[in-house]
Amino acid sequence: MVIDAQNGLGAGRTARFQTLPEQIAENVFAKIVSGELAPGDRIREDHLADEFGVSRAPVREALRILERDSVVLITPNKGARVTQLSVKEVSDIFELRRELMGLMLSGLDITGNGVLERMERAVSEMERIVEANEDAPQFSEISYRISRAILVACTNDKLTEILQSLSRQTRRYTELGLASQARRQESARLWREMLEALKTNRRQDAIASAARLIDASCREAVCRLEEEQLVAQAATR
Amino acid sequence: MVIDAQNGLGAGRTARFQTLPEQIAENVFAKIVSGELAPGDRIREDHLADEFGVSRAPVREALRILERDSVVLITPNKGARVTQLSVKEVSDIFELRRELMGLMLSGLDITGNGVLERMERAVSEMERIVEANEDAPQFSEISYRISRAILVACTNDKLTEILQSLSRQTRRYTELGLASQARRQESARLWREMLEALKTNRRQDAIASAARLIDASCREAVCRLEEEQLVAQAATR
DNA sequence: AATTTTTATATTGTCGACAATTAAAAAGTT
DNA sequence: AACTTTTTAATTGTCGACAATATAAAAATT
Repeated sequence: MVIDAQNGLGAGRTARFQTLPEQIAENVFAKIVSGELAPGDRIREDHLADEFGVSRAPVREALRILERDSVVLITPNKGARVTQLSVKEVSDIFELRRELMGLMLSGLDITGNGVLERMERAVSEMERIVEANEDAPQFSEISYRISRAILVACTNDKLTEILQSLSRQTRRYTELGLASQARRQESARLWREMLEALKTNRRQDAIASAARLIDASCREAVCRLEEEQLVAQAATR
Repeated sequence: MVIDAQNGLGAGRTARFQTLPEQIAENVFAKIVSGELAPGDRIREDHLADEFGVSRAPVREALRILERDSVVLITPNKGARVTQLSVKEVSDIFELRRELMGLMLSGLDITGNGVLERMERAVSEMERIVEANEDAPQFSEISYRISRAILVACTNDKLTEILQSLSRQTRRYTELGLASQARRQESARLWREMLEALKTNRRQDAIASAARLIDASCREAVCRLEEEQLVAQAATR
């Protein structure tokens, strides 16, 4: 049995060389991001085991991997649930990302490692997508690619790790978050602004652009969360 | 079988209500902090299983818990090792702590929750210990108690979580780190400085004191790490 | 009828055994 | 003798079965 996906949990290993628990974790993560598994949903070990045609042992390890990123919450003797974040928690995560992003940018190493070139290509691609008004999934993908391109130049590995983890914790709400054309245009504009600032070594400007980018993303995520809560409320009533 | 320790991995649960894997994780963590298990040491599942009189299943879960805090590194099919940090990595972790501590202090809620009072008691106790020139273990303990006292007032739970995790990742090198009387005096002085700044609502001063506190701790940790590396080098030769 | 107690069911936790993989040792080859 | 290949041993990974615990349903009590 071989599952395929690369969301960063297996850290750069291709499906063929990922362990079974990593593959399962990726797969469950994908279900959470896509909404197939909603926040608060219970995750039963034997169900996953049946689904993937394995025993519960690797499934348990997969759940531990997801717990590490706060994607699921495991309660002893009660099992795992998809993590349910409050508006406060989402805001807190984005606040941290904003601050840490600033820290990362101020220490960023962009000399002779091709980072600016790779970013230029990615941002251009994003501008092309926005221009052509293509569908949202593509946009999310390119958005993450730019993020990854910067993180390569981060000089503090622990910081990289934390930023990636925080990003995953709210991916549920950012994945198709750039819904409106206006939002996508703004996003592309801010990425471009940030890139140009980096090129001309205006770090503070780059940091400001990044902060605006993250704040916009935060507002969008909070909106989606509140929508979701309304729907959940209506269903319970 | 009941093991006893409370290092924050089991998040406030007393030994009686900790799960078996949590108890094992605490115990192994204690061994790492004490130096009984050194960085790079391999950890064999069956050895731990024998030692605690359990099967490998709960041991594996314990290792996953420790991996979440980067205390051990699990490599697929090869097993777990005590995480070995480079000087760069230790510096990176402390740099993050310094920045995040600043962020925490700027948002700290110290109104009518008894935090300042609890800190005052803890800092006074520290000053007493320094005065009496008591032994180091007591000092480490009180030091962590002050940290915990502040964290209660942190308004961003995710930030609290990250700060605690980062602290544990270098505990190996900070535990008996306040060795010299001079260092302990300086530490007590800086904590006092920070507390007084908080009392009179001079946030920037509090942040500056915290930064100096962390930087001093970092220098000490790096020293200990370098000592350790020299010893390891000598042993290999 | 409402509340508690008991029983039954569902689900996670732990175990011992075996399979898969890696590391070490032995045998073979140039 | 140095290098490859094969065999052996050690260790982790997965499995199915059972134990412990929590949830749900039924029975008993007030």
